[in-house]
Amino acid sequence: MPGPLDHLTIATQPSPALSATVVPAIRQMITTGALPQGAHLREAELATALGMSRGPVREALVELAREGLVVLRRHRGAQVITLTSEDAEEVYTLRRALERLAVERACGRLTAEHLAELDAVLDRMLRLDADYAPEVAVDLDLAFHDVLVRAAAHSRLERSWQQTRSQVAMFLHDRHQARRDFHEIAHPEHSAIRDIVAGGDVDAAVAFIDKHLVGAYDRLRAARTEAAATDG
Amino acid sequence: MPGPLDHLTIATQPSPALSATVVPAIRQMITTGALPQGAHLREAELATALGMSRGPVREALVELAREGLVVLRRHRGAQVITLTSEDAEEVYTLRRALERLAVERACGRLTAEHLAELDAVLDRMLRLDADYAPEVAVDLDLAFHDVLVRAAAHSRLERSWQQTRSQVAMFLHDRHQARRDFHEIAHPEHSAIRDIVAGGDVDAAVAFIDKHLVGAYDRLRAARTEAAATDG
DNA sequence: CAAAAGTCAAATGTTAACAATCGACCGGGT
DNA sequence: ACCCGGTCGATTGTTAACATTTGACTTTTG
Repeated sequence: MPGPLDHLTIATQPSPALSATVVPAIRQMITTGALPQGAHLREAELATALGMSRGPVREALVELAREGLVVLRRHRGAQVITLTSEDAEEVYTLRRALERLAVERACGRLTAEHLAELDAVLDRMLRLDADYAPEVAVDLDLAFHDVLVRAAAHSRLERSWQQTRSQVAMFLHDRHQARRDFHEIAHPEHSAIRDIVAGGDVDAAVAFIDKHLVGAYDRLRAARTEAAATDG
Repeated sequence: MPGPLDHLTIATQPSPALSATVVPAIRQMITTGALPQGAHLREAELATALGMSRGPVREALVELAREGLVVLRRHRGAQVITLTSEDAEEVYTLRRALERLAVERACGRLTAEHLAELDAVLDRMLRLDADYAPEVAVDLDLAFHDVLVRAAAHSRLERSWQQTRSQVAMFLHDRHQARRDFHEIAHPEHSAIRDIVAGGDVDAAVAFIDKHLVGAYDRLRAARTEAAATDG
């Protein structure tokens, strides 16, 4: 039965938030580069900095290790991962496998709400000008693919995507700092994906997302080799 | 330089094993049905039973939740997952996506050692007689696919597989208790996979593993509906 | 002077006690 | 008789102290 209090059912914090509040915080520090690759994370240090005990911090580090953002070594603590070219290859091939499944399922399940969300992201991409911040580009890019995965209505796929997502964010951040052409490429590419998935042709959609991700990987590799040449 | 102590480099426990010793223990209790679906797992209870404190047990439960074997609810503890037909659909579609990638990569990377491992598993399948124990069938089936995934040489894929692997084990256990035809089907099916992957034809291998998994899912579904009919 | 053994501080793994929260039971009111 | 509110026990979330291990520094010895 509908009542006058329905509109604040979501406003109430469903869970006051356990110690997992720190996971997003540390995750962002890593993906944005605030914590450089290879940085050593000490439990006690983080605990005092965040105003809590080592227990929750410890759990957070385990979670981040699950996402591949840090590596845990027995009695040696956590260290921000140092991403190699092989890591890029692994992340993007796995991502391809996951998103193929996502798009395959999304084709028949895309609701009007999902379409509206995709269009909202596309609109923000269209309005992006040349001096965008790398973080915004990463957020928009991932937000679009988040909707596709959510539209697949597959809880396990969603969890697997969340795990690779963070590493994709790290690569994207580096890539957009090296070459700033997101405002030129992003909208047309993702707009095409939207149209094909909305059309419902599964084979075409899978083929196109495949092409999109291969292209994204190529651009990432180009940016990395370029950066390596200027650095070294 | 070779010395007289080389032979016990492996004998020394690389890590005395942290609290993660308990993860395999609880995992097996769940996959074999010793802990029934829906069972409530209390931290203190497990801790005393395993002769340790709640800390390690807590971490183990987080890990098992990651693998989808238990569900954690805030202030309500852990509960063994109750697998529905939708869960089966999710697990097998995700598994298909992962193993397609695995086989795709394994085709060009299969070493002689990998082939020997596959043949060893196949040999054990061939020798299996009609009154096999369900656990043996599950172990053999998963062991074969483990080799394929390992041959893909993709650490992130391997981790994703390890996570879905446990849930596959639960389904397989149920399936082999309901219908005991593993000794008839297992060897020919897996032997064909071995030959195709060894041959190196990527497209054929992907198509075949796809067919294999669809067939496995169909057999699982048949066993489940059958069991539901006799139960209800 | 170099290499190996011994020592030590720092950081993590583990434990036990404290605090907060949820579900169940129980009583009173309509 | 049903429903609503309060209290209580049980269980998890969190904290702080203790034990163990690692890597580096120091010392010793050839």
